[in-house]
Amino acid sequence: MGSTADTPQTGRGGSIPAYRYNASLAAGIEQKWQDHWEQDRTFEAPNTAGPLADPAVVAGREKLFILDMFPYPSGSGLHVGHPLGYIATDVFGRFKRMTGKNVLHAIGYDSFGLPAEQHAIVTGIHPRINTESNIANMRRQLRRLGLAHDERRSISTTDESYYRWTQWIFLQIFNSWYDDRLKKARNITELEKEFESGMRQPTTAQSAKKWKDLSKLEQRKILDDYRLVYLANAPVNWCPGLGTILANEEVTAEGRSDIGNYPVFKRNMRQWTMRITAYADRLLDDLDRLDWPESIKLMQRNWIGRSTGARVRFASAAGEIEVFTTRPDTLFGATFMVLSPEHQLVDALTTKSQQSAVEKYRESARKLNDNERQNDDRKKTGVDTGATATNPVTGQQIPIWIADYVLMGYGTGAIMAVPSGDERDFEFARAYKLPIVAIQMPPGEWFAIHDIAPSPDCASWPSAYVGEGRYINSSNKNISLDGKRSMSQAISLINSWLEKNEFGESAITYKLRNWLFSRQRYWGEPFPIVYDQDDMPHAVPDKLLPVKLPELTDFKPQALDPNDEKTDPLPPLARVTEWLSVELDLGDGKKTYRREVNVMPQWAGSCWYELRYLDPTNTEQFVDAEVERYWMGPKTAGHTGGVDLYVGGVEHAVLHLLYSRFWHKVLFDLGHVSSEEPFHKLFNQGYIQAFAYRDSRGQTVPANEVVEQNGDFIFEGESVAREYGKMGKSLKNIVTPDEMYDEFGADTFRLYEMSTGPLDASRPWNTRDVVGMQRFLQRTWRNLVDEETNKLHVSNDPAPLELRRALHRCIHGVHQDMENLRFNTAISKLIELNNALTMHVNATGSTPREIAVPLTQMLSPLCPHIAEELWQKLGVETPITYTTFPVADPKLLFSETIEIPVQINGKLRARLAAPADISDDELRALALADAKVIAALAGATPAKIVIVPKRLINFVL
RNA sequence: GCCCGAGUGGCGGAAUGGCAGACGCGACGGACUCAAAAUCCGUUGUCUGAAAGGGCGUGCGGGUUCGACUCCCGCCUCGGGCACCA
Repeated sequence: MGSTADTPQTGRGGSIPAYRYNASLAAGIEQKWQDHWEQDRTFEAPNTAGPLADPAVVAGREKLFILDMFPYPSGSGLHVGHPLGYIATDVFGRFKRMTGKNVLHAIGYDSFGLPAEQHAIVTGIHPRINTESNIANMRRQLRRLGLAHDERRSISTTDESYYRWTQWIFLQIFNSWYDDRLKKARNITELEKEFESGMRQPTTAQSAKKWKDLSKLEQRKILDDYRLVYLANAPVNWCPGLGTILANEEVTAEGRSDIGNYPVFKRNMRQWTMRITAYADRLLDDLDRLDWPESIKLMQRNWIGRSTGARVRFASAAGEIEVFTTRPDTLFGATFMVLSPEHQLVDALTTKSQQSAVEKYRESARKLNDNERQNDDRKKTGVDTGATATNPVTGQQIPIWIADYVLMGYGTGAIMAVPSGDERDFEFARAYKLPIVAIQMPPGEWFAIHDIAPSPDCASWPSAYVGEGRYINSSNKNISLDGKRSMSQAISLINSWLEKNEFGESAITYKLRNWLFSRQRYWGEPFPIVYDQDDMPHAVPDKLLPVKLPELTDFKPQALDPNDEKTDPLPPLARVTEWLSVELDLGDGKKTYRREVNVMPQWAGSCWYELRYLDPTNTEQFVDAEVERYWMGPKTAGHTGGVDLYVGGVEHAVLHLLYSRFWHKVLFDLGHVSSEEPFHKLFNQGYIQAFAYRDSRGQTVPANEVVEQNGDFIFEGESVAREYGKMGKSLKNIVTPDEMYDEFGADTFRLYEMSTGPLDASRPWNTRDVVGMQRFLQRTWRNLVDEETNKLHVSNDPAPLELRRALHRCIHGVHQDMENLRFNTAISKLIELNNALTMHVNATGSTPREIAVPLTQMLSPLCPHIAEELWQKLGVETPITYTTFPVADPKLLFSETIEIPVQINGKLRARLAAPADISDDELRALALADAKVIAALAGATPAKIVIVPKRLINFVL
């Protein structure tokens, strides 16, 4: 613990001045002001209504809601990479407070879910105990950073008072269906009324019967199939290593779990599924209305993957086979069909003679995981089913094959193969000698590139032709595309033909799958769902929420071999027999029900936490409507509303950021929020990366013990190799904020993090470099405070004009930089001003007050503790947090004399000192009279003289 | 393979059509010190030159322009995302 702010420190050997700004003095100052802020409740942001309301303060101040992606409370606490975004939002929020905004900034903890649970399993400590102590540690670390957060609004997703509302929102989703006519979610009771009145017919299998003739149970089943969250028996990502299923978004491209890197298998299970696909169009289209980085929008667009095309039905002996194609215009070239090996019609289609071959192929396809199956390098394989289907436009019988390049999870799991117009189909047709018929004549250049003579005979083609081209071989007696050249025209012609003849219709498909929402784990929100004797799910009544997570001594998931894809999972909650069954009256008398034993995935709590920050103590509603409208409501007509600035890493591009948009849109449709989107502006901060070192055996060695010698890196006398990567335990290169607080102080640490580059760029951590920012603060301190006596040496003398100009240029630049989150350049401008001030202090012995006051104010968003201390010494009444950020005087932004570069043929040859208001003629005359210019021109007459008024002159010879 | 993003001193970076390298680190020289650390002052892209000065220089090759790190075309390298999506 350092000395307190007001007691002198004893320097080593007495040589260090007692009040030099160093880590020890900083520690005292920082603690003093952190305590002060807490007692003074400096950063509490008032609401417009409810218990946190303070209308007098709200009035006249524009709101600003800034948000960080909240952390997982992991056991190892924070390393220096974590706070990058938190510091940035804090600087921005503090700056905005000084421009008169009512700033809401808080931080909570995403404490349910796999990371916390995996950690608990490793340590053997109950996740609640673990989570709580981890949160306490992180709170301590974050408090030392001096973040201007409203502590009242800090929530944890594991709080019962929080997950009670997570469960409530789940039930809102459970009680809703998506009306594709109105394009919005509505209450399920309204669907029931529409069925009863005959306004709408169920589209499920039972729909042959009239609604009123169905049994209650049958009606229930139909309704359940419409819900936005429903139980589905469908292929899921089963990860035995984690003992749970995972969402598509949680599975890596290699077919392994995002967490733990265990193998993931596809298998059928009955699981809760969220109908996020109902929102695919809105999730896609509304991206255009968001102020997000284009790269993230693109990742979401790709993930949603909307393709427009047509569904086409082919008749076969086993019934109609439906395919999806983006190129219905190529239907005349469909010379065979390919079904996924898992397609439901394969058994019915396969002829006797092909049975064993088909069975063998399906078996081998089943053994490959998705990754192996989708490996590009693999040769296409497949087997003939022996059956045929009728091409609806040509009337021809075309063979039906199965092949693993057709995926069950996309489209209909079956394709029409057009080998002349699709690379994959071409390859397959060549491999199995299936017919290839050209339906478009490729342009001449195409043949030229492939060095073959133009010919509609595909036998000579080296590959399929994909693109626009004149249609050939594309007519029957009702329709002809022949001679057409436009793909879009051909598509619309064939689509209307398909619709008229009931062979198909235009259609849209998405890559986005519905969201697998249950996990066979312990550390998550229990579902507010019970089952009756018919195994039908029922909502737990609102007054019984939360459904508390039962305390378990054995919270571990069932231990399974990571490669055991067969064993059924047994969720830990299924072992709690006394909790499992419950007696309830759900409106038809007391009955015994069985509880849902799965828990929600880790993303549930983070889908709506920003809303709870707004109204964290509300026991009646998840958020008060008026409060939500104040902080999140649309600013103008057409504005989506949402958080004003959301800062976080890019890793959540298609997980958290997609799920929370989905939940938010459901809440919007149901009238619970006024904003259409949760996060209006998104900013992705970069990562702090670090060097790591390996010895000759390839072992990582502690990075902090490696020394650099003549460009070599030495650990314990041995040369080691340097690499560069994420900060982490395995690379032994973690640096913690605590080390930085001890060595330099929080203000220095904050400045260093902000100074090393633009916020969106990743950059390496270099502890060696941190001292630069400490020196800057030390010099600033020394410019205002006597290091020996701790007394201010600030004078009321006016500052010389040039220093005053430097101040105003600095104010102007810092203002703009802060506004645009360019803290690195803001800091360098402040250093420049301080360097100019240092020269003045060295010459005169004191700092003019007119410089000291605004300099301190400008520093305060970046390094608030030292700024508070200086502010107190300066004796200004208004708290620095709520003073007005300095405003530059435009008259002082320009000097009377300016320096103008002179170029000859674009090369710099001289610099001229000129009056700031010099005219072009005067500038030309001045330049031509300059000795260097005369020498450089060497008597030549310029062919042209380019003058940028008051900026530059260029002689062209 | 497709789609994004990025390449500037020894290092982090600044400049987004107009003086390339702001600011910081490091390095070098000096002051203080018995000495060191800390601190302070100065130098620091590179080649050439005693100096003044000059040549070269923003991944590579072209182009537009009086003028290009910046705009356009083609490539290379690195990072990220998607990947048999019909």
